[in-house]
Amino acid sequence: MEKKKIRIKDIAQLAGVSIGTVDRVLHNRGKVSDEALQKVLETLHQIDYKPNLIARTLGSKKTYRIAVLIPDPSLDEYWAQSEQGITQAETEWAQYEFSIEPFYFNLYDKESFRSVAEEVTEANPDGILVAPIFYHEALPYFQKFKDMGIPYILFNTNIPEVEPLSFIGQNLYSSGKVGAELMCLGQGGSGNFVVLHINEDSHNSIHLLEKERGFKEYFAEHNGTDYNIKTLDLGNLKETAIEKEVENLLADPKLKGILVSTSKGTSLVSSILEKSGKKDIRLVGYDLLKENIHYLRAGIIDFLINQNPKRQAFLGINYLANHLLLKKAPPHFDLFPLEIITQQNLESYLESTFH
Amino acid sequence: MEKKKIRIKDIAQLAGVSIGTVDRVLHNRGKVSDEALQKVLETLHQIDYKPNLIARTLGSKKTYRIAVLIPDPSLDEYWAQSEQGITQAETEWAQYEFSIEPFYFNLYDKESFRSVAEEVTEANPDGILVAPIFYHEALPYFQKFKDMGIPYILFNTNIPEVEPLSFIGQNLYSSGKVGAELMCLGQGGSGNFVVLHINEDSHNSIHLLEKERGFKEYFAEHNGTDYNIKTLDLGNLKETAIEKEVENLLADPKLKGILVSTSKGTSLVSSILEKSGKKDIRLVGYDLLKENIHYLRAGIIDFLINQNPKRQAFLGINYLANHLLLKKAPPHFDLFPLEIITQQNLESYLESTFH
DNA sequence: GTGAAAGCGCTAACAA
DNA sequence: TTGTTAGCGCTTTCAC
Repeated sequence: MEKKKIRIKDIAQLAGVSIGTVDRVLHNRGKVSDEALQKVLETLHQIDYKPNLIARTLGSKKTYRIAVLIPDPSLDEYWAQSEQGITQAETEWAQYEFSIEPFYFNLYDKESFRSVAEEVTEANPDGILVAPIFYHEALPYFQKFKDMGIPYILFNTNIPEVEPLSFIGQNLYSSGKVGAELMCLGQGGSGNFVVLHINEDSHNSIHLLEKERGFKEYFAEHNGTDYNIKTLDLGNLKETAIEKEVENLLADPKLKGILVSTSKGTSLVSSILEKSGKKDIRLVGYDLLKENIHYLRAGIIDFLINQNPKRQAFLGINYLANHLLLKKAPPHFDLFPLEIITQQNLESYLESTFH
Repeated sequence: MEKKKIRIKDIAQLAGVSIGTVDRVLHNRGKVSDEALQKVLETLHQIDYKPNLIARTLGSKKTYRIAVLIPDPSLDEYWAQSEQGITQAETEWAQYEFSIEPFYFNLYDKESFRSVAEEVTEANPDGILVAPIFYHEALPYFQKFKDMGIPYILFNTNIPEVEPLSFIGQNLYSSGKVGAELMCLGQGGSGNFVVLHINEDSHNSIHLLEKERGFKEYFAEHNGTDYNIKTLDLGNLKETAIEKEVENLLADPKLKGILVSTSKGTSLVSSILEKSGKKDIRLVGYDLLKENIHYLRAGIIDFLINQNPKRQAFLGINYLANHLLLKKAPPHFDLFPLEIITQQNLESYLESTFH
C-alpha cells in the first residue's frame, strides 16, 4: 500500500546518470546518447514514476497564455454571462502563471469572426477557448490551430469533426425535446405550435436547427395527428418587422404555444406577447437574462431552459488550465443538464453560487 | 493591469522584517513582537497578497486529514451518491497532501450516530464534513468540535445555531413550494393532495416539515378553497403497513396528487401506485435513485426534484480543503438550485459530469 | 552530451 | 522574539 514516491533523483541514481539526463529523456529535449537513453528507459520501465506536478509548475517559470474567442459580451447579455465565468476562472488561477487574452467578435458579423480568429493565430497562445457559432467560418481556423499544435476547447456550439480537446455545452436536440415536453405539459399536444428563431443566422447554425429537430421529434413520438408545427425564421428582420410577424402568429386562435430558440429572442417575444394581452399562449424560452427573469416572474414566460453560459465558460478555462499546467485531460464531452426554470424554483437558481 | 506577484519575501522587505516573521504573522504561529506584527499587518493591508499554494504544499510536509460523518452509504442509495462526491473530491485533491477518513453511522439508529461521532472526536481531524440528520444527538458534538478548534461544514440538513463554517444544501421550504407548483401544473389546484413522509423520523427532522410547510403555502397563495391537503406520516411503519395506508389513499376518487418528501419513499410509493394501475395521480418525489429513474421513465412519477447529494458532498470537501490549505473562506450558505427532472431532461442529468 | 547548480515560493528547524 | 537556512521535486542554465 505504502508506495514511497519516486523522484527524478532516484531514477538518475538507479540508471547511473545525472538528473539533467533523466529530465532530457522524460521530455525528450536536448541531446542524449543512445547509451544513456537506454539506461534511463530501462529503469523507467522497471518502476512506476509519477512526476510531481506541483514541483513541476513551481520549478518552471513558463506563463501560459489562453486565448478566448467569443462574441462581444458588451453587445449581448448571454455572452456577458459567459465572460463572467471566464473572469471567475481567471481569478481562481491567478496565483499561477496564467494570462487570459480575450478576442471578441461581432455576434452578427461573420467577417468579424474571421478577422478576430486571425488575430488569435497571430497571438499564438498556449490554448484556446472558443464558441464557434459560425460553422463555415470557423472550420479553417481549427485546421490552423491543429497545425500550430495549439489545443482548443469548444463550448456552446459543438463541431465534432474538428476534434476539440473537449466540448462543453448541451445536447441541443434533447433541449428541443424538453421544450416540447414543457409545451405540452398539462395542456395536451393538440393545436398549433411554433418554433421561432430570432436574431441569429439559423441556416448556418446547427445550433438552432437541432433544437427545432428535437422539438418536432417529441411531437412525432407523443402525439397523434391533431397538431401542427410551424417554424419561423426571423433572423434577418428588424425589430418592428419581427413584431409584425409575431403579432400575426398570435392572431391564430388555435395557437397553443411558442418555443423561442434564443435567449434574446425570448425577451423580445415576451414583450410582444405581454402587449397582446393574450394569457393562454404557452411560452418557452432560454436562459436567465434579466428580461426573461422579469417575464417569467410576471407569468408571461412559462418555462425557461437554462444553458448556464457562465459555468460553461468557467469550466472551459478550468479544463484548459488543468490540461496545460497539470497535463490533466478534460472529459471529451461535458454535456450540461437541461435545467428547467419555473416561477417557483427561479429564486433558488438566482441565489445559488453559480448562477 | 500587470500585477506582478507578491511573495513573502516582498512583504518582508516592505515591512522591514525577515521572511520568518512574515510567515509567523500570516499563520499566527510562533511569537511576534507587537511592533513587527503591526508593520507586517500594515503592509499586508496595502497590498494584495495571494499565497502560492503550489509552493506551500511543496514546502510543507503536513498532510491534512478530513473526517466525513455521514450515514452508511452501503445501506442507502442516496448516501451512496454523497459518497461518490466525496471520492471525486478526494481524487481531485490527491496531488496535495490530503486524506479523507470516513465515519459511517446507521441512518436509522441515533445511538450509532453518537458512537461514531465519538470516534471522530478521538481521531482529531483537521476538518469535518457532516450530515447531521439527528438533531438532538448531533448538538453536543458540535460543541466539542468547536472546543477542539476543528472547523466543520454541514450539508443536507442545516443546524444554523451550531454556526458551521458553511452549510450546503437546499432551501427546503422553497422545495415544498416547487413540489406544489409541479402538482398543479396544467391540472389546476383543486382536489385532494397529500404530503407523504416515509422512512424517517419526521418529528425530529425539520427537514421534512419544511417541505410540507412550503407545499401548503403554495396552495394558500395560489388557490381558492377548492382543495384539500392531507399530511401522512408513515415513518415508523413496516413496508406492508405503509402499503396498506397508501392503498387507502389511492381509493379516494378525488385524490389528484402526492408529494413524497424522501427519496426512498418516492420509490416505494411509485411501486404501489404502479400496482394500483391508477394513471391519473400526479406523483412528485425526490432524487435520482435507480428506482425513481425507472418510475419516471415509466411515467409513474411525473416529476423529481433533485437534491444533488453527490455535488453537495463534493463541494463540502472542496470548501474544507480550500479553507485548510488556502485559508479561503467558503460561503456561509451554498443553497443549491431546485432542479426539476422530467422524462425529457432526465438523460441530460444522467449524462452530465456531475450526476 | 552531460552533470552540477541555481532557482521557483514556501515551510520548518535552528541559531542567535 | 527574530533572522537564516536547508530543503520540497522539478526546470533550466551554464560550464565542461
